[in-house]
Amino acid sequence: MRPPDFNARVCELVSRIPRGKVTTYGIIAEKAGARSSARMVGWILSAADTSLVPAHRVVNRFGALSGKHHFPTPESMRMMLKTEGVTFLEDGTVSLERHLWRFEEGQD
DNA sequence: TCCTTGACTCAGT
DNA sequence: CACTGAGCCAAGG
Repeated sequence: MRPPDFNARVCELVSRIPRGKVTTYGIIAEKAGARSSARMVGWILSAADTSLVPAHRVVNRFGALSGKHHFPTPESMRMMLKTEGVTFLEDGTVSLERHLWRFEEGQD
C-alpha cells in the first residue's frame, strides 16, 4: 500500500533525520506507509532537490552509500556525512550501530 | 506500448 | 553461505 502523499512523507521523514545520524531506505519506506517500496524512496530522492532534503543521510541496510553517484561527486556524500560527525568502518560503510536513526524518541 | 533499469529488501532454496 | 525471485513502480529508450 502506498499513500498518495508517499513522496511528501518521504521528504518530510528525511528532513527529520538529525545531524550526525543516518537511516535506511527500508525504514523510510515503512514509516512513510509502504514497507516494500524501498526502491521508490531512492527514486524519490534522486528526483528531490538535495539542497532542500538531506538525502546524504539515507543509506542502504548495510550502511553502504549506494546513492553516492547521484551527488556532484561520488565522494561528496561521504564527505558531507563525515563533516556532520558520522564515522565510517574500514570497509567504507557507515557505522549503523552508532548512527542509525530509527525515528524513535529519546535517541539524542 | 513493451522492455529495461534502478539510491532496496526480504524470504525461500 | 550464495544465489534467486518477487514485490514495488516511475522513467526513458
